[in-house]
Amino acid sequence: MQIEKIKDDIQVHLENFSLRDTLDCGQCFRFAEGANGEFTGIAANMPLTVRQDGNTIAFVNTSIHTFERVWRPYFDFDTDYEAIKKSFWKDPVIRKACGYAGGMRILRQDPWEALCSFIISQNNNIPRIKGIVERLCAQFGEKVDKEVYGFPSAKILAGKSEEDLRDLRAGFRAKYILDAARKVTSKEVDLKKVCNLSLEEAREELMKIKGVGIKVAECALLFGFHRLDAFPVDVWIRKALHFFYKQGFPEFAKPYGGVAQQYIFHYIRHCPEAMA
DNA sequence: AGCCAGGGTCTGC
DNA sequence: GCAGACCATGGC
Repeated sequence: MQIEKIKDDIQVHLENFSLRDTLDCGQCFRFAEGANGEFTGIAANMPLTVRQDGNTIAFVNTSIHTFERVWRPYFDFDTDYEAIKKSFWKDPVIRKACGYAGGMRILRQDPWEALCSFIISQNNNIPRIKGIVERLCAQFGEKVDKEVYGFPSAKILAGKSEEDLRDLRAGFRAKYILDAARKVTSKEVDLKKVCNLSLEEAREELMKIKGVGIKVAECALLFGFHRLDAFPVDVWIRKALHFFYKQGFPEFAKPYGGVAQQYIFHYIRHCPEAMA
């Protein structure tokens, strides 16, 4: 990876990276693609406009300091995805998915934001998840720029009532958001400790929260704690497992199963005919 | 119009 | 442990 400062932007030169596949694959909900192909969004209370042209990714109006502190880790630029993909090579299905979505990276999102976002995701579709998250931020998040709001802290939300969340139109998920906010704030569920637990223990810990089952827990662990062995199984992945892996998902792919899962998810959602 | 969505809980076996 | 009803809302 090569980094240079050009006027007010940071330009990164990097092969085998896809900005669109990374930001628009159902792992995060706060970036949107503009008319000219650039993406605008916010993470870690920092607004960002970013675009890709070939192997060049431009972080608009961004300092070196902010890039190094926020975006370099967020986009996981220091993880060797080529090595991860190589570990999948024996499997024809994942290899195919790599060919389609191999430019994707697993973002290092804030643990609380990921947990809360995937609580909202349950039995829901991605456009509506984005809408609810956006209203949540606009109503309770810190204003960081014009019309741009950070993700509200667990502490802020812990003091709210279901009535307060009514305008979100989150439905039955509102009480789950509050339960999560309260247990995280009280450290009944300590997100700092989750980092040190085994995958199984971490899952159990997160599942103390009402509205967090296996799938939501695995999503939080993969996207919020960067546990690349976490393996969320939603309806799409369930179909894929049934169609492609009747004798089970290959052992050798499990250490980075979450990455494989995300490639497959993206692939079959855009090419459902692959499972015809 | 009706099915479905990056599911989970609760109840009854 | 496992199946089935139920949950709010709205995208398509």
